[in-house]
Amino acid sequence: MTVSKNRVNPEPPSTSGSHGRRYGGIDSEERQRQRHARLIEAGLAVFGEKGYHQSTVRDVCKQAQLTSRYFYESFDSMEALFRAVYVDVNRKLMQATIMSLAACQPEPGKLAEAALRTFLEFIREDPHRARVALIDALNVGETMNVLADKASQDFAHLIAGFMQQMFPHLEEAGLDFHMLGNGLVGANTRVATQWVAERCKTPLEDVLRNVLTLFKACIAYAREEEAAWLRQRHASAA
Amino acid sequence: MTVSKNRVNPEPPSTSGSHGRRYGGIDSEERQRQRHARLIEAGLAVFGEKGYHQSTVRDVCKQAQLTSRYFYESFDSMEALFRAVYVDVNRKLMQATIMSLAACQPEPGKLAEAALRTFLEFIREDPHRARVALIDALNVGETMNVLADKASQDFAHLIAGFMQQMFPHLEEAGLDFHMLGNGLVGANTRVATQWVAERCKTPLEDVLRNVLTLFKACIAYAREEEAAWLRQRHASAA
DNA sequence: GGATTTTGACAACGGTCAATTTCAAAAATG
DNA sequence: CATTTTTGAAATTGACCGTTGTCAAAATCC
Repeated sequence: MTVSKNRVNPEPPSTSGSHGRRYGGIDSEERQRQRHARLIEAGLAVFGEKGYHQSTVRDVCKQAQLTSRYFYESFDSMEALFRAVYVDVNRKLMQATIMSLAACQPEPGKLAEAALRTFLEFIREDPHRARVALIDALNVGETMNVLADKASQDFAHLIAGFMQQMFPHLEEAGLDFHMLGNGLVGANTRVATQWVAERCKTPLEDVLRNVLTLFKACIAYAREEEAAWLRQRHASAA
Repeated sequence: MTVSKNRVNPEPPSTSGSHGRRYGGIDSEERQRQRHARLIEAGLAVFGEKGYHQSTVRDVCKQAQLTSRYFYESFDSMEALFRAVYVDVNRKLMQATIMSLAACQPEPGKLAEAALRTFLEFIREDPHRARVALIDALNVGETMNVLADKASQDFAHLIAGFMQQMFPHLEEAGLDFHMLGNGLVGANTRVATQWVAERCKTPLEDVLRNVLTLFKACIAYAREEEAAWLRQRHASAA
């Protein structure tokens, strides 16, 4: 367990340049990378279907059409594979989110809508992602837990930053934007989870309208409270 | 697996009346019930500490100071024990909630505050409850999943009912109160989970203020939208 | 006090799975 | 064609766990 095995071909004995022998017209390292990718893909499918704790190395290998040797060539353990699957899902979501935010008017409401729509489309495109990232990730292991925690905390922090900028005085009134952001993230993930559980039967736009309502409600409420705070300061200054 | 084993003493051979022999001044059935209760208590401790999938029958038995024989006397499997632990936690929360709601002014804001405070106190009293009911329960098995789903759906339904009564026209505007209720439940559970993860370091009243803010924001927003809907109907009628 | 039930500790069986190794066939190289 | 690398499949090893069974000691009953 102390030795990292995620490397193949300790060293080719003699031939300089490229390592390993070409096979099927494909370089050794490229084949290795393909196997790695296939295992991650298979992991998403298997974990997303049966759940992490019901999945075995054999299952993943069967799905990937590889033998266990190649599993351990790429991953130290099942948990390592799950982590890889998770960060892959997260990376893809991040990319899609950035793309959609970039092509969006820089207005808070529009940005939130774009991000949420991207998220919903992302999990509808492959509901396995939802199970992996929103359900199983919390129950795999300690190191995975801190990963997942950090990911959603980052999201909450993003929301908190926006609110802090919009309502700079509200935190003095006992509101914790980070906690509120966390709550919004939780609301969103739960609605999404339920949506997937119902196999995305209700139209995406309907789901979007409702989760967006929560965000808009928060912002409207915060705006009101901020105004009240300013009025009170004015009054006490007079 | 087809035979239910949750019964002891198939029949005492002869002695009429009470089954089994008294031991330590305690009736046989009473001893059985005590062991059952101790296993549930131990299950909460073990599951809450290591998580369901890291817990073994031996762990639970050690915690309960009982031997595996008595485990299978009361439960068919580990999953059965988990279910029992879960319903026990749920039952206690329900009782506490009802108690606090009964001793509360029947005003929506006050009721929500009372229920949420009870919930936070409940999990602070024993954070193991949070892990069991909010995290592990989703990842134990299919039958457990439907149980947990139903429990939180009931909560969402309760909230939805309140909103439906307060804003009877809003659902025609494309809002789904059940989905919104689900979102609020998700927000609450996430904040609570994070709170437990930080070992309940931030004061309960601070957490309560923030989760309550989400509820109040929703209500204020809904009130506003309902008013807008009524104005519009008035205008179109004129 | 003797018979009987209950209890606790632990051995044992069977099964599953992770992780490694072996072996032969297939494919490429020179 | 002979050699070497790569691959696929299966065998092996070792550990853990659920579950049942054994056995002796303790507690109770008559």
